Amino acid sequence: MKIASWNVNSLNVRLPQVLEWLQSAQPDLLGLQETKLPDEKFPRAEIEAAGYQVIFSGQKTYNGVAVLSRLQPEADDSVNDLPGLVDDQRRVLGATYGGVRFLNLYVPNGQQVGSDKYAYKLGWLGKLREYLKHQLGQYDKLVAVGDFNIAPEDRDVHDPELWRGAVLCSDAERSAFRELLELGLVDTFRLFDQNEAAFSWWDYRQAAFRRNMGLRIDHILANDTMAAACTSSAVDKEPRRWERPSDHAPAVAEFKL
DNA sequence: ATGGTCGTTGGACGA
Repeated sequence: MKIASWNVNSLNVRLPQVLEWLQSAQPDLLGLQETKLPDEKFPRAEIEAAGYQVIFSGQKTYNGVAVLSRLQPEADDSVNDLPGLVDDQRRVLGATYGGVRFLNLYVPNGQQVGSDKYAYKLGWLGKLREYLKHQLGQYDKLVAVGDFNIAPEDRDVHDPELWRGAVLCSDAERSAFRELLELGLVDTFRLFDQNEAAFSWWDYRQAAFRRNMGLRIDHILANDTMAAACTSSAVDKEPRRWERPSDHAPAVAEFKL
């Protein structure tokens, strides 16, 4: 089972790239973030024509998540909110595919340390932790993917001193991420040897991609059973080189079930 | 040099 996560920064703009990547990468499950589309404008027909099932939870202009899948989701256990968090922001989509619980997450960016949005991010991560704890008790096989908007360690940052303490890298955010792992999740990327300076997001400004000035903020987390079945985990930088790219590249992991 | 680019939107704001 090949599982991927990609922040597309507008599916309206990025649909051709997504369809191209589906054809070349052939994932079984793909979580998209920042679709930025209300549900009535979601390009369901185009995705189904490419051979994928799709579920989505969107809103106008901001946020929005979708899951593309080879398999039909199992009935009756899909979710599109964190329990205990009343929120119009569409950032969560969970469903079960072939016995694998799949959670697709768009963690708030946080904007700036100390801002209202930063407080919202930390609160959101607290609710996520509670929910993941519950879900890990409910499912034998669980994978949580998404744009976590957190670079977990200095080696996930092109210039750790420049980013020291800044949003995406602050101690509180990194602690919140570690607390997710301590529930019994593994950052699958770190199960394997990786090149140094391996990132998943590069700012559009300053020719950051060409200079590899990036962060690794998109993650594929797996519970023990799925981590034991994981045979690879990496970032596919290729779509970041294409015309009119997202600022994120897909994270991709394979599982031998 | 305290900006720089995108996307959405039709002036800023979010990332």
